[in-house]
Amino acid sequence: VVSYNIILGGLAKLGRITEARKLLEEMVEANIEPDLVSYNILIHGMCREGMLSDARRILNTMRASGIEPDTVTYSTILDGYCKGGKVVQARQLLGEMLRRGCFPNAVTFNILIQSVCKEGRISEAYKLLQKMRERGLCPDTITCNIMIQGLCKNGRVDNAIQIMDSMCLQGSATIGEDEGSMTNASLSDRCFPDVVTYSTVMDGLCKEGRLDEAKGLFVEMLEKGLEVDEIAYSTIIDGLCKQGELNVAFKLLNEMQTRGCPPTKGTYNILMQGLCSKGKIDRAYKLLEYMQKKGCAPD
RNA sequence: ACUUUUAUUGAUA
Repeated sequence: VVSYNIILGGLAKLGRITEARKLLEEMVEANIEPDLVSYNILIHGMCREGMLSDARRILNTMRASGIEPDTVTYSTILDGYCKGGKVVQARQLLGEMLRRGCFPNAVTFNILIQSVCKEGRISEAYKLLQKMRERGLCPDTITCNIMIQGLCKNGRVDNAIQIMDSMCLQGSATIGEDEGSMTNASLSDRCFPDVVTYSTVMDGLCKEGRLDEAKGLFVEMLEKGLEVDEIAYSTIIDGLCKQGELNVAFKLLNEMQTRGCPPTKGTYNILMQGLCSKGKIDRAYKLLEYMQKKGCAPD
């Protein structure tokens, strides 16, 4: 099964769902019964392709073959519904999950929290956090990152920074409503800021025109020895471009190359956008040629 | 005991 699952995963990742379905049938014929993981892979692939109702139908297929969907299965479809804005269906599925005695875990909650954050319902997100704790689940770094992004996108960058600071200090998420309720800060959640945390907050700061603070965080991240990736670089580069600090932005581009963090086409797009918005079309052209020379295909 | 396959977070548009 594992061998087949690996291939299934490969197909699913490429969005080749029809082939994945066929492979599943072949497995049955070859007397290798698809297992829980096989179905989860297929469902995930379908969700990524927006085939939500197909994914949903697989649930029944699974049950018919005597395989009970697990938390991963439900979370996968839930995420698909949430990302697709199908709130009603998401609620239904959550109910079904609970009715069947399948417990949500931290990932499930993270999906739900992200969903309400994207709708701008921050207080709802805090309520979910509360529920999460009541169920004995610890918010993890991803939970914090989701909250941080939600706060940033809703004009509450300073609250986001508070969360990040408390992550730094205690290595745990002290996330309760701002009115300092000292929730479970003692628990051994390993919940330190990572590159995503920093990138998210830097982006929030840049979008508010607080470039200097973002720069400060960037330096802090380097000092901490975190592995700065191309998105972190791109984030600050975008901030620099938008504030007209193109030369600094290009300095960072070079730094990326020397640090073994190769710029992607996204990075180049940001810089070309920056050049174009300043009317420097010639330099933008040059950069277009340059990225190709570096083996980066423009889109 | 350990080990292979599945779900959630960040940039440009």
